[in-house]
Amino acid sequence: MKIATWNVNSLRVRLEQVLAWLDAEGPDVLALQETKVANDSFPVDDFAERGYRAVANGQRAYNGVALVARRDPRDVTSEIADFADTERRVIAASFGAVRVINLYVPNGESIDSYKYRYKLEWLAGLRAHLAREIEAHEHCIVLGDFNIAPEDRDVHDPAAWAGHVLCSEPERRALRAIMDLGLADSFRLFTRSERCYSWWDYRAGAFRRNRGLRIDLILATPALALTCTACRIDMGPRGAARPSDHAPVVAEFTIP
DNA sequence: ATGGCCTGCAACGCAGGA
Repeated sequence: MKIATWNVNSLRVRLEQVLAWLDAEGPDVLALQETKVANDSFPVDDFAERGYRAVANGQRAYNGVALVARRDPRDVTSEIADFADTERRVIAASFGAVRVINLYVPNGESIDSYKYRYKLEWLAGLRAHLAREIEAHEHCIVLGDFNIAPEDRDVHDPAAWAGHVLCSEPERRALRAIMDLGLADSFRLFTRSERCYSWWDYRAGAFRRNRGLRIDLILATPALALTCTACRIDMGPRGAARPSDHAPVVAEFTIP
């Protein structure tokens, strides 16, 4: 199974890029975030023409997630159990033996914002939910835009970002608590090199200068992590005309 | 050295992202 995550920052604007990328890469599953499109406007036909089904949890203007896959999704859910979230940030489905949970974690804005408190509450609710999902499914992939750089080596300038939203210690603790459920960061199973990022600000020539953060992650339960053969960040689309500010991240597993 | 953008909505300026 080849699975990818990509925050597209508006599926409407990025549709042709996403379709071209699907044609070129042919993943089995593509998890999208920030689709910013209502479910009844989701371009299912464009994906169907390429042999992909799509399930979406979206709304106009903000947020929105979707799963695009070659196989029929089973047991589709869009909720964090026991946590009221109306912001369209989660969609999960099963493909064969693999449970896929696609997340768009709240940004948080800044550490003194009410949105930051909400981010931490959301992550605590998510952790309890994921504990049950992992209990129920041996093969779980939790992926998406986490809006947290796990460690300083995932940050182009750790000193400048220290304590700021996306890098603050409470956020990192919340992420570690989730990973301590037994989830491995696929990218770090392979890549020891520094200066690997998945998001670059649109401003200040950040991509050209590789001033980025690695905040888009593909996490896997132990049984799945054992079958992971690769994880890479595809910088191609970020360098295209009118890009998303995020790059796709792709992982491959030998499980079918 | 510094700061430099993009999207959507609805209106010509915000809110929000990260």
